[in-house]
Amino acid sequence: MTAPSLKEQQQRLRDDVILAAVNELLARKGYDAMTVDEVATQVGLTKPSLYKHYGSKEALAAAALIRLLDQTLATIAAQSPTQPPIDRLRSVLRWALEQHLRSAMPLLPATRSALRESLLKNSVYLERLQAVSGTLSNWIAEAQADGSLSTALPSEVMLYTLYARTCDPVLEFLQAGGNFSDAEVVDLVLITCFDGLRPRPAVGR
Amino acid sequence: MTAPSLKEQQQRLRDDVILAAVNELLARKGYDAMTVDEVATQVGLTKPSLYKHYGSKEALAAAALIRLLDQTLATIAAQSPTQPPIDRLRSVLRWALEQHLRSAMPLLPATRSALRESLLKNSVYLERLQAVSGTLSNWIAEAQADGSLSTALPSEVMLYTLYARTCDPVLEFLQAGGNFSDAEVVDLVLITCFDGLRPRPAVGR
DNA sequence: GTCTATATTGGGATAGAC
DNA sequence: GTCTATCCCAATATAGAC
Repeated sequence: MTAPSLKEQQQRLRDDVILAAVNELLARKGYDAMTVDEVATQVGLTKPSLYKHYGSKEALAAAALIRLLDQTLATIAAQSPTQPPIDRLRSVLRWALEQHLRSAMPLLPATRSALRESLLKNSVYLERLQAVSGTLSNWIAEAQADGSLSTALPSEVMLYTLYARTCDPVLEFLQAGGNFSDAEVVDLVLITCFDGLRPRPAVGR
Repeated sequence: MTAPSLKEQQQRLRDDVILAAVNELLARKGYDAMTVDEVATQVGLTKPSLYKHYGSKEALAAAALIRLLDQTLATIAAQSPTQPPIDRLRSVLRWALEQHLRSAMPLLPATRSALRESLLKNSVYLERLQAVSGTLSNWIAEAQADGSLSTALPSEVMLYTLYARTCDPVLEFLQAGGNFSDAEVVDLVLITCFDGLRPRPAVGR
């Protein structure tokens, strides 16, 4: 294992810039409306150059989504194991919501789309997704065991709910409304997610 | 006001079949992936015939969304005023979730899209949307006043949260998972919306 | 008011020069 | 490894016959 060469570092940097642009366009416009020309222009390349590196538009999107899953795994790994599991879950969701507000969280593909089909055949994507889901599921089980998450809801429902909140349109609605700062928007959505809309009795006991 | 003629009734029926098909395709594939040819084929017409009735793909989608808002208004009107406001809100959301599971609830247009721009210029659409939002906002205020909804969250957040739940991908996730019936899926999402993921003390007092 | 046939364009993908 | 130029198809939209 020698140190990465300059060329390798340059390639990694270039790929990161490309995939960040793809991520942003996926978040802002969705897969169908995003064009490869836009991506190329945004990173200062031309379309054929992109196609040399990524064989297709689908491959480009898949690479961007895998990068996002890797960032998610890094955020997960950064959580202190001494923290209560509910706080770890909240921190990761908070990070995801912040990404969303920065237009860095692509919306999930629609029920039936060519992209979804190709992702389901992408073993790298599936493996990373499984890694995220596995850890979060463990944390959910821990939080249910220590009483900080409801045991009335199946953990499957909780996991999917956390995923769904990361692409919650409420974030855009509140941001567009202009009555709240980004930080307030994140806090409000976290509250709706964990506490719901019904009132809760005062904390303590 | 004479009774509607046969021809008028036929036209209304035809329009309803067309817009129901549009609605389903919007829900399943989204606006960009939906083609006018698909719509025409599904209702047994050809593309030019559709274009005679609706001048453009955008107009077709707008008509379908207005129809959905009208159905929503009908559902709202069907709620008994003697019911507590929280129950009225829950009933309307339940109806919307059922529509979603039947592929009759189009996903909201992405942040920036041609469809969104045209909808914001469509006065009929905006008027209907305002009618729905106005009534729901009143109910939210009533529910906050009678203590059945939290006063910690701005009512704006509650309204947007209800809208967002109608296109919540959790529904598809749970339906695809196969562990729950459609009715159970609806109930679970209603619980996550109103009660959140954290445990609640036993009811009563 | 529905059809067949066609115009037109946007955008994914590629050939081939440098 | 990046470019210019091009292919090609899918899909919106329309012309015009019946």
